[in-house]
Amino acid sequence: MSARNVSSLFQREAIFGEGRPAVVIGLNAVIITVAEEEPRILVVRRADHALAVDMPSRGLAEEPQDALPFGPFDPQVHRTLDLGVRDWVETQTGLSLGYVEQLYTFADQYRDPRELAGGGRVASIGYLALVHQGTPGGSGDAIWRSWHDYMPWEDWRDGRPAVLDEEILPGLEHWIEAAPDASHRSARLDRVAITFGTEAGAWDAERVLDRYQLLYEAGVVAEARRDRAARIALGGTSQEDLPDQPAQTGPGRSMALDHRRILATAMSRIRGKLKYRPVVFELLPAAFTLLQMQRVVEALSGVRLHKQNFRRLVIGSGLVDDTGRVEARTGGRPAALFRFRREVLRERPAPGVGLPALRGA
Amino acid sequence: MSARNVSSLFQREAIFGEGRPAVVIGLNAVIITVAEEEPRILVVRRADHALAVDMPSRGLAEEPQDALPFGPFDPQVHRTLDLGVRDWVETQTGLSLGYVEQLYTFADQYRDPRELAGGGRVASIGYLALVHQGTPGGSGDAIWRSWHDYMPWEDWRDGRPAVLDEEILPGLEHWIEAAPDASHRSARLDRVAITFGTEAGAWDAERVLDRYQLLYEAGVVAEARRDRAARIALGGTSQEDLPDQPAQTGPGRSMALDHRRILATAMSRIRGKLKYRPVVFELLPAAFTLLQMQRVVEALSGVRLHKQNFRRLVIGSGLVDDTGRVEARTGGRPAALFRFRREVLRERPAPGVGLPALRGA
DNA sequence: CCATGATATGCTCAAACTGAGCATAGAGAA
DNA sequence: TTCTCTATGCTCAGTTTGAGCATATCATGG
Repeated sequence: MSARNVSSLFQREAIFGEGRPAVVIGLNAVIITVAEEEPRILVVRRADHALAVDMPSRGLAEEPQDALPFGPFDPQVHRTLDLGVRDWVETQTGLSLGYVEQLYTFADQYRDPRELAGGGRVASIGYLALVHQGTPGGSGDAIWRSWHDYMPWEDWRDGRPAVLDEEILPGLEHWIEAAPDASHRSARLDRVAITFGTEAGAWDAERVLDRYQLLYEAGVVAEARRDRAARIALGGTSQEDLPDQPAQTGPGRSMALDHRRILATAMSRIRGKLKYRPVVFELLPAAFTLLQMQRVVEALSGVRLHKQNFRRLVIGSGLVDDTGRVEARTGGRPAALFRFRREVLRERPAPGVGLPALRGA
Repeated sequence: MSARNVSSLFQREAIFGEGRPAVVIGLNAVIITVAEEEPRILVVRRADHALAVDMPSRGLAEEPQDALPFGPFDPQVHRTLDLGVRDWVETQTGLSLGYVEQLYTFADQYRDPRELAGGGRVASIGYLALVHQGTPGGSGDAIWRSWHDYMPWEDWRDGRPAVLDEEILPGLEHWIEAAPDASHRSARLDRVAITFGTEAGAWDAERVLDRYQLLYEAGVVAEARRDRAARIALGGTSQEDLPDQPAQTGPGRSMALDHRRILATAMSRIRGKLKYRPVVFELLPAAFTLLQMQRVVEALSGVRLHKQNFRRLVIGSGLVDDTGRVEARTGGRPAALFRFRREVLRERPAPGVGLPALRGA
C-alpha cells in the first residue's frame, strides 16, 4: 500500500539495469485449415524431453506428444511478432499464412516444466493462423489433425457428444463432490453449469477456453495430472485433490505443455470472430457453393445450421456475389458458385456469418 | 522454403542456448473507471527521457508526456502475468483491481525509441483493468483523465464529434491524395470509409483500434510524426510521406511511446465485451438505478441509447434484481435501485448489455 | 422416356425482437 | 396547486428468426 511515486519505475535503470529479468519469448502457432468438413490444425510429434532429459531416472513420461509448431522470437531478426510467426512457419513448413492474429501471451510459472529444472521462464505468445483448404500439409514431421481429436466434446454437429456424459460430466461430478465444503461445492456446481450449459441446454460454442480450463482445474484432463506429477517429482508440493488416475487418460488427445490450452484459446477466438468478421472466406476457395460455406462454418462452430436460413442470411448480408457459374458435382441439382464480395467491408460495420445460432442463445 | 524438420527447433539449445534473445517484458495497464458519466483512465506524467537522456543535444521533445502506468514483469517474483499486474498496481497506487484481462502483446521494433539508442527490445503486455467508481485516485503523480481527452472522436453521445470534420477527415483526405498512384488512393479511400463509417453513416463503436491505427499510419496523430522524427534524428531513414506539421499537434492528447495504441486496444475490447459479458457491473456500485447503469454503458460505448428500450432489455434479460429500495435524489420521481443478479451467469450463455445499438448496425 | 433419389433454391408464417414514441406516476420546487 | 423532472408502463409497426413446405434441376436405373 506504500504510496510510491508511480513514475519512479520509468527510470532507465528499472528497465535496463542489472536486475533485468530474463524471459525468453517463444511463438506458438495454431495453424488452421478445414478439409473434408473437419477443422484441422498442424501439429508436430515431440518427445517430451522437457522431463526426459532432466530426470530420465524418475520414470516420468517419455513418450512423444503432439505439440503446436513453435519458433523462438528473435528481436534481432524480426521487426514485429507477426512477421516473426510468418517467417519461421514459412521456413519450417513452406506454408504461406493468410490470416494471422495474435491470441494471448502465456507466461504462467511452470508452464514449461523445464523451469522446474532450473530453466528460465519461457513466455509463449500464441498465434492463430488460417490457411486455405487444400494447402499441402507441412513438410517434415508436421501433420494435420482434426481439432476434435483434442476437444471431442466441442463437436455437436451429430448431436450431443457421447464423451460428455461418459467421461466429462462424471469427472466433473467427482470434482464437485471433492470440494472442501458446501459453499465451494455450490460454486463448483455453478461453474460447471455455466461453462457446460447443463441447465437450460445452453451450450455456448464460444466458451471453449472456459471449458478446457475447468477440465484442467478439475483434473479431468490428462495434462492436469501430468503437470502435477512433474511438480511432485521435482520436489514441488501439491495440495491438490486431483483424482488418482493414470496420467495418460482423459477425454481427448493430450498435448505437450499448455498447448491444448492455446488450442482452446484459438477455437474460442475463431468461433467468436466468425460472427462479426468474414474470416470463413480465408478457409474457402475463391469460388464456392453456399453448402460448402455452411459446412465450413459448421465445422468451426461445431453446431449444425438450418440450410435455408443460412442461405437467406448469407445472401441477404451482401457477403457474397453470384459468379453465374455452377458446381455440377453436387449429386443433385447443380449449385450456384459464389465468391466473397470484398466491397461489403466498406458497407457494413461488422460483416460476418452473424447467424443467430452462432450468437449464443 | 527449405523443408526443415519442424521439431528441430524444439531442441533445448534453441531455447536455452547461448544465442538467447534478450527481451524485457513490461506490463502496461489501462485502468478504467467511470465517474461523472466519463470513462476515465489512470495516467502518469512522464518525462520522455527516452529521447532526452540519450540525445539531449538533438533538440527533440523533452516535455513530459502522459503515459500508462507501467511495471516490469519479474518471473522470479510473479507466478503469472495477471498476478504481476495486480501486484505492482497495488504497490504503486494502492488500487485493488477488480476485473483484469490481458489485451495484447506489443513488441514492434522501435516501439520504444530507446531501442534505437542501443537498448534491447522491450515487449509490453497490455492489460485492461476495471475499478469501481469512487475509488480514490492513484497516489503519487497518477491522475484520472477522461479517455476522450485522448480519443475525442470516439464520443458520439452529443452527436458527431466536431473534431472529425475539422481535423481528422481533412487530415485523412490529405493522406489519400498523397497516395503514390490511383490504386493506392482507392485502397486508402476504402479504408477510411470502412473504419470511420463515412459511407452509410455506419459508425462501428468497436473499431477504436482500427481508427487509431489508421490515424497513425496516415500521420494525422502526433505520435506518428514524433516517432518519425526520432527515427530520422537517430539515423534511421524515413521514406514516409507524412504531412509536415509540428510534432505536437493533432487530434486528441498524445501519449508516450505506443500507449495511445494500447488505450485504443482497451477501448475496443471493453466496447466489445459489454455486449456479451456483464462487465458494466464492475464499474457500478452494488446498488444502482437503471439510468446510472445506462449512463455507464453510454460512457463506455460512446453512443446514446433509448431509455425505455434500455430498461426493457436490461430487466428482460434477468441481469438485474430490484432491491425494493429507491434512490430519491433523482430530481424527479424516485428511481428503483437494482443490483446485479449473479445467478444470470448460470442461466444465459452470453449475458451482457446486448443492445441492438451496441451490436454494430 | 419416366420414376427415383439427391441437392439446390424459393417462399411462407408465426413468434420474438427492435426502434420510436405516447402516456402516466411520483418526487421537489415555484 | 401547478410546474418541472425523471421514472416507469405500454403500444405498435417494421424486422429478424426458427421451422418447414414446395418446387427446380441434376444423375441414374428401369
